[in-house]
Amino acid sequence: MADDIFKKLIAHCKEYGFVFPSSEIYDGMGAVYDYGQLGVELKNNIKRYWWESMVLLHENVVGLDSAIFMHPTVWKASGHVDAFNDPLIDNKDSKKRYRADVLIEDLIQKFEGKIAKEVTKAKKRFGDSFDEEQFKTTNPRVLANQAKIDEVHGRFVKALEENDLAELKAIIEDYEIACPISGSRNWTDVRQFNLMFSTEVGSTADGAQKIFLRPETAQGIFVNYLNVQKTGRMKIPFGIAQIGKAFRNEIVARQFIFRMREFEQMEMQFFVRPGSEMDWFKKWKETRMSWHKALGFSEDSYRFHDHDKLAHYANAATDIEFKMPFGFKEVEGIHSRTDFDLSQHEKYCGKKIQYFDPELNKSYTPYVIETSIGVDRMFLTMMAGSYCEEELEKDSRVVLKLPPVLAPVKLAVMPLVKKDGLPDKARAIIDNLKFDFNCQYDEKDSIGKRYRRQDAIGTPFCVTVDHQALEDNTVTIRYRDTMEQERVSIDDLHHIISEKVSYKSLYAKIK
RNA sequence: GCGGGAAUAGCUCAGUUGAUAGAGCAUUAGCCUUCCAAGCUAAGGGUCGCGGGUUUGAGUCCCGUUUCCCGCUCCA
Repeated sequence: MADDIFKKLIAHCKEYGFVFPSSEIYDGMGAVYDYGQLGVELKNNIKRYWWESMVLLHENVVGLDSAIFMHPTVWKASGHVDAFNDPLIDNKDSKKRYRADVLIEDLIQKFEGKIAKEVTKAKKRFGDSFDEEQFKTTNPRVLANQAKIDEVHGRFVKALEENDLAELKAIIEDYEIACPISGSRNWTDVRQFNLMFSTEVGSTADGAQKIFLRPETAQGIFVNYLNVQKTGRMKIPFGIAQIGKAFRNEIVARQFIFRMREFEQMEMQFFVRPGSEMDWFKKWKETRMSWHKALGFSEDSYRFHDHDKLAHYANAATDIEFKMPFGFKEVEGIHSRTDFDLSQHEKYCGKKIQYFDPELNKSYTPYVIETSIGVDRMFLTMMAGSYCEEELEKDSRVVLKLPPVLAPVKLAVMPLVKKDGLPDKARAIIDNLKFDFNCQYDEKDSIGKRYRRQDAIGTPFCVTVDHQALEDNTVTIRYRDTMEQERVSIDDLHHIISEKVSYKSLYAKIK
């Protein structure tokens, strides 16, 4: 049932120009999507809501737009190079996945264990007169095992250096390494699992530099910490906010735009005094949750999910989850990252990255609270939370009950009939409002059909121009969710609409 | 990555034992002039995901491949 709704949502996104599969005319690209004419409006509105609520609302939060390309050492310092660069292999019978390098290291250990056993045995036999070095260089069993170790090790190191995955598999096959669970040697090919996409800068002739596409925007903030703090005369506590693309080469990317290999993040790193991080963690948890709830979806659409298993950099972490058609899913993460990142960069770049706190009269490495939200996931929650199929008395409708602030089109203006000067009147209304609101004009088909079309794309207001408008300058305004209509003066339209689509009224609800 | 299913017009789908590719909705133009879709007329739009094979002939049968969906796996 839920799957059904999700499928319909995906179809709806495509049919009305919210989200298209990437490169569709060439059969598409797995897990890559493009935002269409309405999708880009919704996405921009989401970003604006976030940006303003961070940067305008907090005088101690400033923005940043750092480059996607960064110095390769950044990713060594952050831990991404070591943590996510593994050759993986699957056993086809047990369906278990292993790191090929670990399997081979285990094999070497096995041989070393055999040698150690021989040595222990010999020690017992020869007692004090035992010469370990001499034994190791002459005993045929030890030598045989040592030869195997040398051979495996030599091939292993070379394969790793040359990134030769076929050779890794060959080692596993040659030495008949079996799956500990199934006991079988029925292996898949070895595949490199690189979390990070890489590319090259410079011509290959004079040795190009291998660089990565950033897997998170956070590091752009950390490497600019000193720049912003000094030039902006920022005093702790303060935050740096950034919106930007990030890239992760996920093995399995699925569930529409929920997990993509290219995605957009809205991250804010908040620098605090060591020891105060838990208070700030709590504070931002509340603030971020109220940001979500201000949009008006039901209370039970959201929940926190605290992490038991923490990442290498964190000492506290929680997710804000939204009730999707396929269950509660993470939309935003709030992490207490300690001083891990700044300390690491200090270590790798050799420059002091600290803050002199005049109140304490001492320097320290600030602690960091991070709030990180996926724009695409936020987009999906808005679509999933808004999509409704309603049964009416005589028929049914599909309506996107998007928060009016975020709706791609704010109002549609339509002449009741396309003659008697009504179209001109409608056009004049649009000309007056188009600089403040995204408007659509529609005169095609019956008025009811036009309302349905606007419902399907989430337009909160429809203004209908009838003959009375020509006499007394009034029109009807029809509300998407209730389908109720009011007759109002054309002069009041701007006021009525701006009140309901204002970001400001939402900001007032954020703690 | 493994296993299963699917792919025909913008959308939802039909297409018989293999023989000139269809419907509804949508779109465009016109008629009608109407406050909650589906009135009338006409038009445009598909080398049936892609590549091979079998066949006189393939949307249909076979093989491969790509993409999507479901489950498992993975997810700092």
